[in-house]
Amino acid sequence: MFEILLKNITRRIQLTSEETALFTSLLSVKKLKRRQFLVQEGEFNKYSAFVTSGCLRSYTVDKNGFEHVLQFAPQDWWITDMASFLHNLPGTLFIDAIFESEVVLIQRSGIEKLYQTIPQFERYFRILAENALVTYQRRLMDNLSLTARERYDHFCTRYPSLIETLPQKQVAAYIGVTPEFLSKMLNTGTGRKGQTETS
Amino acid sequence: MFEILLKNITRRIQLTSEETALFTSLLSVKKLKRRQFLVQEGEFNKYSAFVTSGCLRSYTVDKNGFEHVLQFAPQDWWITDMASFLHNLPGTLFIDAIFESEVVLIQRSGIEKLYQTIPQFERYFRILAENALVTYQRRLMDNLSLTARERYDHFCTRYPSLIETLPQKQVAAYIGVTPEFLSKMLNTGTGRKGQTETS
DNA sequence: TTTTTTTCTTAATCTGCATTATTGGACCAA
DNA sequence: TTGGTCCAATAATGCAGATTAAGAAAAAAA
Repeated sequence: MFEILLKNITRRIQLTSEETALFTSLLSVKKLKRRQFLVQEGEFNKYSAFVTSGCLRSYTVDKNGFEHVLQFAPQDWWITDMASFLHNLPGTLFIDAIFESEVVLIQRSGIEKLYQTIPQFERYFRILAENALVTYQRRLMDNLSLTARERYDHFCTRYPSLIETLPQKQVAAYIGVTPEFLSKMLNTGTGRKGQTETS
Repeated sequence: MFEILLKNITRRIQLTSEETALFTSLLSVKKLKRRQFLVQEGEFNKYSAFVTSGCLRSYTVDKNGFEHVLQFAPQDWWITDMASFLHNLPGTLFIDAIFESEVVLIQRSGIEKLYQTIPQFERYFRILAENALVTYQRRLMDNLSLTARERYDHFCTRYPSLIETLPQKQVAAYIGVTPEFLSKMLNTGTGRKGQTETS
């Protein structure tokens, strides 16, 4: 049932079978259709979600109605509105499924129980947070110092499988350009188009 | 000697006096003059630094020679090149002192020793990483969705004391505009200038 | 299949911010 | 005092990417 998640966890920490049982007792499963929301802006984000199939995204909508993607979460990734989840605040993000997806959910209270009974989980989530932190730092610096094309190329390098499955529009909302400009960029300039002709 | 740091830590976890003694035995102190580097790009960043006075910054220099600030670290903040520190890679950041400063240093090996002997430190650094993560997420979304003026106003709101002590140039390199444009922006438009005339 | 919705493309026009350059002031060391 | 270094202010010119507006193509839904 929870193999993918357990495999992800045991890459960082070891659990006994009792610990595994306690852990899985805190989980639930949810299926999401394309476009279905996990949470919306303003709601309290009570769950952290681990994606077992499909792909989710978190994003904001600015005052002009444009979407800006904070994170894509394909299989084997966690996604949540961290600020809301950690500090019990109204959320600022929308999280929805880009394709039909399945996620494993855990509540804040479940995680706190884990910290108390299986301290190893402090380590697991510390490592996840540190890695995510480094990723966001790099992305921020990329946004400050690179051109749109360079940011696109970095995205292709770092997420080669996403570039093939996601609508271009979503990639544009992640790297911080309009869909129109991304399209033009790919069909004009001296382009590495990242095409994968099944030659 | 290490009061500021210990006070910071005991806001999140409790330590016995033996634990405190072990912890402080892993620390060292370093004074930095204005402009003095803690580490430079390409070096292995062996230390994490906690600022006890003054102010440090981490930044990159792009291919055109422009600086982009990742973080300011005034008193009571940690600063390091996380990617290098965590994964033993050559660093990508410069870290230097903006003013004369004093920092407390701890090595990667020291932190690992802490994790083994005082598991509470897993929690302390998990909490730090989570908070930093949320901060970078918000800043990234600000960069994607706000104008330069809005980013400046946010900076003033979030770091009111920094805005008064830092050279304008450093703020520009943080919010992602040129010093020239920031200057023009503050001396033209319908400006909230955040001035603090000691009225 | 047909219909509907979503996504991609193209192109003309516009603009926020960069670039480049120059000036003057504040601070500091010799 | 002089000279050096850093920083802020101003302004003219340029460009990467936004905006607006269609229409075409592809994918979902019916």
